[in-house]
Amino acid sequence: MRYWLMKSEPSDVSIDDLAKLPKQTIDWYGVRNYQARNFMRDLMKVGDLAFFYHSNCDVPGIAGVVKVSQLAYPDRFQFQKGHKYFDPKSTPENPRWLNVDVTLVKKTNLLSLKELREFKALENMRILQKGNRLSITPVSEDEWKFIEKYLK
DNA sequence: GCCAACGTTGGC
DNA sequence: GCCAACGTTGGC
Repeated sequence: MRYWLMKSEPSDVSIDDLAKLPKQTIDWYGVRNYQARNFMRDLMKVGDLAFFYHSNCDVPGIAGVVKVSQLAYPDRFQFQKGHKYFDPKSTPENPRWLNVDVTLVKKTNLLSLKELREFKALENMRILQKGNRLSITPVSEDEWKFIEKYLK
């Protein structure tokens, strides 16, 4: 199994929003980057764990843990004309965008980006590299275990 | 709201 | 296939 970090803007879907959903499960819609899509399509398996990361907000950081609960399938918004995530070049026969489902494992204390940057052990973490914008990134087992110690 | 760092698009 | 122009991301 693999470990991941998945970014979500809390103004769109926060960890609390996820916790309120019926099965505490959501389709990870809206990914429109090929690298991130390929991670979902090619590498994510049911049972993989991911940090749920709040981005583009007052205090960005890790807000919880989720697990992959459904393999990648076509993103529901790519065919909806007028929708923010509509893609005219995608067809049902050959869908361009996919998403997995994730289910809440636990909400945690917020481990901020600022705090993450202070750990020497995490200096090579993908999310902390300059210019990183990818919304889904792999997390190494070492990084995962290190960070978990600081999540309550 | 600014803007650096990327990713994508499209003319050539 | 190059690369300028444009659009997006996301911390600050």
